[in-house]
Amino acid sequence: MTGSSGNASGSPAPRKRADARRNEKTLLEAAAAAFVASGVDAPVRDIASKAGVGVGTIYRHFPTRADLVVAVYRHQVEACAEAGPHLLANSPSPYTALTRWVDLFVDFLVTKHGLAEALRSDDPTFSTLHAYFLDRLVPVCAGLLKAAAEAGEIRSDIAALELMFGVGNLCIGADEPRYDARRMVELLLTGLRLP
Amino acid sequence: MTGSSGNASGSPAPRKRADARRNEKTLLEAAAAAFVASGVDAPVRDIASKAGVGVGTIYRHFPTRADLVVAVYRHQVEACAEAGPHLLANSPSPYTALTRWVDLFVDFLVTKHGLAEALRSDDPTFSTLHAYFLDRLVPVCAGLLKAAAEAGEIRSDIAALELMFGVGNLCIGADEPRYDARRMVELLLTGLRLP
DNA sequence: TGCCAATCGGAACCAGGTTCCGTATATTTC
DNA sequence: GAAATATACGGAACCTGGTTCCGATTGGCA
Repeated sequence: MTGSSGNASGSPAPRKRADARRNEKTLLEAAAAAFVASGVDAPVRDIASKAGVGVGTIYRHFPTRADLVVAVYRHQVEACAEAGPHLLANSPSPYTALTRWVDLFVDFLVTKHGLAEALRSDDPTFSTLHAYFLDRLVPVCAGLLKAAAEAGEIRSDIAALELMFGVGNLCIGADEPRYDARRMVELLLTGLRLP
Repeated sequence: MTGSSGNASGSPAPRKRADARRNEKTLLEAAAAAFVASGVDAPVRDIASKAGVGVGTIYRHFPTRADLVVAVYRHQVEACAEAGPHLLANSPSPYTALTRWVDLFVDFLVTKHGLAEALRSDDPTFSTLHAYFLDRLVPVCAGLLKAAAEAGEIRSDIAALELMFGVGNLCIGADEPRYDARRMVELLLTGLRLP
């Protein structure tokens, strides 16, 4: 919910020029469409031409591809993060809350062609994407994990970061018809349970 | 064990020129070294220069990168495939055999930088790599899975192909210090058990 | 209206994969 | 042993896609 360009501390907050704001919005829409059509690594030139701008304009607004991806999916990631505490409060058990939350995360990933792959790639282009997801979601996952562990429902030697990596990995290639990422994640979570 | 160039059915089997055979060997060695140093997607030109040949020579011997990768790792994949029946015969239970075999597979993958990623990439360059691994290993895995299921040790609704995909995925990014692929795979296999 | 800084567009550049063909060499033939 | 032929070689050239840079344009303001 940070305002369109707000910046709390008394920084100059120089409102961007009208055409710049317009282009940024157009670009975001074009990128979202391109991501759906060709995955998160749709060619830069394609996105630019779809938005009717030059490639320079993309780089000015979103220096790295990660910035663009984050901008496109920020709302959904925030929603996922906020769902954590809510699920914990409204589920019959912490373990149930954990599985439901992971389901949300998996749903998000499997519907974004190439996102799971990008999250794991060590390509520096994606490092801030990686960082954003981790910063935002690992603490949420950690909370759920801790609650379930304290309730004695799951083993307590698995870190949130590691679980998120594992789940993210299992979501790779989810478009392959003979592979059901959700089922594999279910197996992983079952393996977490204490007898 | 197929002879160096043998070809059972009475095909012409035209022995290659001496320099060609020599280059193929040199190339294989250079590629193996490059894969260790920079992962399975080491630049073609690097491999060529390391081997002291032109890029055309690589493409002549190994039309796609997958061919090169398969050639470099064939022995190890075969060994893994052959270990399946052996483990089944020499382990206390089919489930134990399965976990040991998967350990072997994981060991293989995590020590080859970028191999797990390549196996999942939908890049057509790697399609025959994908096919080779699957053709060779899925049947082995299926045998182990079937034995364990018939012994009532694990659920019987998971296909070998799916399990292999899942395990392969979990091996991605195994060089990240905060991520232990082996542990995640262990969780997955635990989740397979029947109570 | 005119000025200046913000913004834009896209040509140019770089990296890495892939193709192609003139040249070089192993093998066969006489 | 030399010529003829089939093979194989090397690497320049080309293609794709990311990234940079700068002259041209334009919004905001006096």
